[in-house]
Amino acid sequence: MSRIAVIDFETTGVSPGQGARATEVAIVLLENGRRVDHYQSLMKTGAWIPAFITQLTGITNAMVNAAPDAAGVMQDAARFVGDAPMVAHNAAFDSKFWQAELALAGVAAPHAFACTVLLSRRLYPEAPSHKLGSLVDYHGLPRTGQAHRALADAEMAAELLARMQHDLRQRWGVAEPGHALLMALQRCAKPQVGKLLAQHGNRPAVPAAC
DNA sequence: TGCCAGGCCCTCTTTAGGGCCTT
Repeated sequence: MSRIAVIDFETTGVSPGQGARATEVAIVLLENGRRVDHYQSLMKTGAWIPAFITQLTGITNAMVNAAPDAAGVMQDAARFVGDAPMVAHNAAFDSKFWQAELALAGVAAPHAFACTVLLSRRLYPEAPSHKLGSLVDYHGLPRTGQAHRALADAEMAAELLARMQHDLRQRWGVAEPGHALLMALQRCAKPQVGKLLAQHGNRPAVPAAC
């Protein structure tokens, strides 16, 4: 059984090291590429949400002030994820907030993150943009909910991940495009992507990335 | 005083600079 947790945070800024806090978290759980469950919650941290963030996300100070405390939300989120490996769009961003918010909640965060931005750059170098919304449009994937809200963005990232796994099977013959392969692929130097996929698949054809 | 992310990746590069991507 291949389980992957796709996560997205909305936050008050770009860096927890500069005092930014999460305002909302959403996680979509995939099993063998199929969505089986999800978790979503706003969270109260006491941090002020700048006006431009409210304009971007629609999340207001009143909304988070009425939400559950962040520590409890993060403890629930960690229980929901369990030991599943994780994926995010620009994982460098979400993994920092995952670690920072879990640390404040007193929960360990040992999860490995794969990144759909890095994977997309390797699998679809011809894409005009690697922004989440642009990739969703590029692949003709469904848009659900309000963009820049955590659940809608996590659902789009999950759709994108499922599309990547489908393409790895169909185009390159990779039987098990699981999290371990995704981690290897995102770390692979671009000129070596074709060789890596040929090693894991049954089709020697050079992928678009090479 | 004023400013404040940071890792990845491309190129007019590698003794560097700047765009992308996330909020």
